[in-house]
Amino acid sequence: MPVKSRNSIPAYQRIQGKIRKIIEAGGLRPGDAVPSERELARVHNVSLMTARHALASLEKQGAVERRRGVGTFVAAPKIHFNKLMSYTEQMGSRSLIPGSKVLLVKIIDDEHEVNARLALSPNSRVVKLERLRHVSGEPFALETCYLSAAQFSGLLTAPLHRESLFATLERDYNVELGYADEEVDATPADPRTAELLGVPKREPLLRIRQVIYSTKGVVILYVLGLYRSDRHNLVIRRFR
Amino acid sequence: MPVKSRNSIPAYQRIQGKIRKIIEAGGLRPGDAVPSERELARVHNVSLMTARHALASLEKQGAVERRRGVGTFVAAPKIHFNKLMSYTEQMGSRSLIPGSKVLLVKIIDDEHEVNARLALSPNSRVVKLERLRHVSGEPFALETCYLSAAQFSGLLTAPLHRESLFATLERDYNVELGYADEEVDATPADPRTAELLGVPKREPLLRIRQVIYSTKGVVILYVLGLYRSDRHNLVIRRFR
DNA sequence: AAGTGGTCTAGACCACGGC
DNA sequence: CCGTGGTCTAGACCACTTC
Repeated sequence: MPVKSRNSIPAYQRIQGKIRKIIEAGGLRPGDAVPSERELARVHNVSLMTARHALASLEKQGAVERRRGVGTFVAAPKIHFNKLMSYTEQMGSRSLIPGSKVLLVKIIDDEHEVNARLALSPNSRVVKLERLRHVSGEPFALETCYLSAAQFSGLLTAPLHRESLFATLERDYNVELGYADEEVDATPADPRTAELLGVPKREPLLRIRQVIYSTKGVVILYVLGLYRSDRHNLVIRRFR
Repeated sequence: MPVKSRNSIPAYQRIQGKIRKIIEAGGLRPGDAVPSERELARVHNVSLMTARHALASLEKQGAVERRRGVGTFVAAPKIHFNKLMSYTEQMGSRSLIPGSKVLLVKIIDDEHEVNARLALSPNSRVVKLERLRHVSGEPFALETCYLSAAQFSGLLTAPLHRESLFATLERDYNVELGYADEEVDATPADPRTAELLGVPKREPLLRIRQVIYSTKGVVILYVLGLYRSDRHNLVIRRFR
C-alpha cells in the first residue's frame, strides 16, 4: 500500500492528534481505554509499527499510559509543578484578579552585581523596573526586574501597568522564555519595603532571585522579588 | 535472520547499554558523534528499526541528542536540579561533612495537623523525630520529621544519630522514595528555635514543609524544616 | 552526491494479563 | 484462550545537512 500523501504531516502524528483532540474534548476521560495498536492500524489503514509509534509518542508526552497485556489508557491530567509563570499567569490560574503598580522604570548603570547576574560587562546600561504587586487591593510583593538596555530599552515606554512583562517580551521582542534558576531565602523587610508592603519593619519576607533564560540558554532578565510571607507561598515538587 | 536468543534482554537494550557504558567510561565525550543507525545495525547485526530504537530510547533518556541529516551526539551531562535529596546526600554532594543531633524521638498523637498532612486519621499515633543539623560545628537547621507509628515505630531505636533517615527507610523499610511536594515561606524564629540555631529571636528563617511520597504515590513522611537564612539557600530551576 | 535521521510497510513471534 | 503491548525483520522512500 502506497504512502497516502507526500509533503503532509506524518501518519503517526495525525493519529496522535485525533486521539489528543478526543481526550481534550472530554470524549475520553482519564482511565478510559484508548483504541489498541491493532485497532488503530486497521481504522487508519497504517501498519502496526506506525500505530504503535503514535501511542508510544503519546505516552512519552504523558497523555496516555500503556500497560502490557492490558491496553492503553488516558493518563490522569498532569498538574504542572515548578512552572515558570509570570505573576499575571499565576494569578489567572488561581482566578484572582492581579494588580500591579509601576514604581520605577529607568536606565541605570551603577548596580554592578546586577550586571554580573545578567552576564553583562560591569558598566553596561540596564533597564530597571520596579513594581508593587497586589491582589484584591492588598500589596503582597515587590518585584524588581533588570534587563539589558541595549536590547530592551523600548520597555521604558511599554504599557507595563496593564500588560504582563512576559507577554511583552515574547511578543514585541520575540524572545522565547525557557527556564529560570532561582535562589530562595528569607530576609527581614527594610523600612521602605515594609512601608510599601504594609508590614512591620524587619518582618520576615520570602526573597526569590531569578535569573531567567531564553529557550536558547541566553540570560534575558534578572528578577529580585520580595514576598509577604503571610500572603505568598512558594510551592515546588521535586523528584528523587 | 533468526532471533539470537530467547528469554534474554532485548537487542535494542543491549546496544543502548554498550553505548551508555562507553559514554560513562569517557570513551565518548559530550558532543562526540555516536555511531549512526546504519552503522549500529551492521555492527550488531540487527535491522535498522532496532538500531533506531536503541538511539531513540537513549535520546528519550537524555543521554544523546539527535540531529536530522547530521547524526547522533553525546549530550552534555545533565545537572540535576530540584532533586529530592536527604541532608546527608546534599552535603555529601558539596563535599561538606554533615553533623546531626537527635533532640527528640517519640511517639505522639496530639498534633492533628500533622496527621492530616500524613493522610492519617486524626488520632493516629505518629513518630516524631526532631534533629538539629550542623556543618563545621555550626547549627543551621532544625528539622522535624513525622511518620506513621504503625509503620515506622522501629525508628525509635534506629541509629539515626549516625545514619541518614532516607537510607534507613529505603533499606530497612523497603520504601522507595519518589517525590516531594514542598511549601516554602519565611517565618520569624521562635525563642527555642533561635536558641538552638544560635540566632537572634525573630530572625527570619526559611521554612520548608515537605510531604514526601513513595514512588507509588503513598505519603511516607512529613518534614518541617527551619533554616538559617544566612547559611542556607534553596536553589531551584523551573521551566516554562 | 553521500550520509544522516524520520517515516513506513506487512508481516512475525514473544510476554503478559484477564477470563 | 484471546487480546494486549513489546520486540524485531528486511527492506523502502523521504527530508535534511554537509561537502
